[in-house]
Amino acid sequence: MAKPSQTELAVLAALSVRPMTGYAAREAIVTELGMFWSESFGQIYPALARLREAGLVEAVQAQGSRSAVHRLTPAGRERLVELLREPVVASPPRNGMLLRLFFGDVLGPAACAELVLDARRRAEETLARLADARRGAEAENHPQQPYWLMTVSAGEHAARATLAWADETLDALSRLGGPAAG
Amino acid sequence: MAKPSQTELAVLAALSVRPMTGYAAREAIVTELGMFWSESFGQIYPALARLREAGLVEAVQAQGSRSAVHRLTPAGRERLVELLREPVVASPPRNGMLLRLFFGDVLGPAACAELVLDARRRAEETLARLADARRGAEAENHPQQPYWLMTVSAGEHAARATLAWADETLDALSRLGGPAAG
DNA sequence: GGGGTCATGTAAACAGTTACATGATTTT
DNA sequence: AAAATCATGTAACTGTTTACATGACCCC
Repeated sequence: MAKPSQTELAVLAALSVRPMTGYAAREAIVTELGMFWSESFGQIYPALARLREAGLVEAVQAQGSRSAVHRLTPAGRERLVELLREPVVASPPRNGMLLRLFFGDVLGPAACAELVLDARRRAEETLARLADARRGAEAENHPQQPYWLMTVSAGEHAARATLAWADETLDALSRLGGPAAG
Repeated sequence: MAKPSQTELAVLAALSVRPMTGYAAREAIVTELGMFWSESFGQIYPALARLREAGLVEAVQAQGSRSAVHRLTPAGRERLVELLREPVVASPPRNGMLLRLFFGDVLGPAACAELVLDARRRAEETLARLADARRGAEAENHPQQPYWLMTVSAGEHAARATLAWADETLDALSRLGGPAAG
């Protein structure tokens, strides 16, 4: 078999829930997996073409939609299982906020506090979006529902950790900058 | 000025602490920034060459080391400040573990528990390495020391959040898989 | 009919890793 | 003398984003 591709895994997984157009698959990835995954059109369409060629996906004319939707073939479902069993590919870390904070001495405490406040704000927004996602998932009755809630919970734990860290760090920064300014 | 580059920012920042060879810069990035940043040789050497050409870095023969080390020029330090002031570039999320868990129904609770246990193990390891880093940083007397501790704390909060989430999730998974197996 | 969204795709540019090649120095 | 580490670099490949081009369909 061809070597594992992250994008193909995500596309196969998205289509496993229900047949979709490429456009809708991207929508689903942005809205439902957006907290921990991302794909661009420039990735999705070539991936779909490859999957179609490999017989893992077929285009069918669905009753409801005007465009043809892409549906997993049995081989596609097998391939999905195979890809899900592959070891997780770790993406190299790249946290620009922490990089700036590490060298915080260069910009000073005030600029650092800005960075931390920004991170705090993003965590609040994340928490709000996750609350919506949780309500949505709890209303569902789907075999995947418990798993959806687990990923929501992962986001909530991470966001709350960011909030706690941000408060602690803003305090430390004010103690660094405050005495000099006061 | 040339458009901002993440790699050049990291290299300039690393060299701002002390002049280093490219090899040592990579070592420093892996060991000191490794929790939230990464660069490969294939990025660092071309970046150093560009920085040298732009007059932001100069190669000097240091007393201690056999090879020439790279040192920031005054223009290089200005450029570092400029790059640190640039807005943080968010890297698109790609969490293979959560992707698999989201579609956990396909592989089943036992395989999911493996994934979560793996994440838990990594968080424990991270916590141990951060404890070392904290001890090291606390022993230092450097203007950047408080900032180092803030980044260490960020890692600690995140790792502890992962532990708490993993325990909660393993519990939920056992309740999913347990009754079926028992 | 005009503007927005749905839908599919391609091309260019960019970012990044991996593997390879080379050689000096240090350690064993 | 051999092996490990330090040190620098290049080339090929892969992955990814962005911008562009195109057109159907839907609502106002």
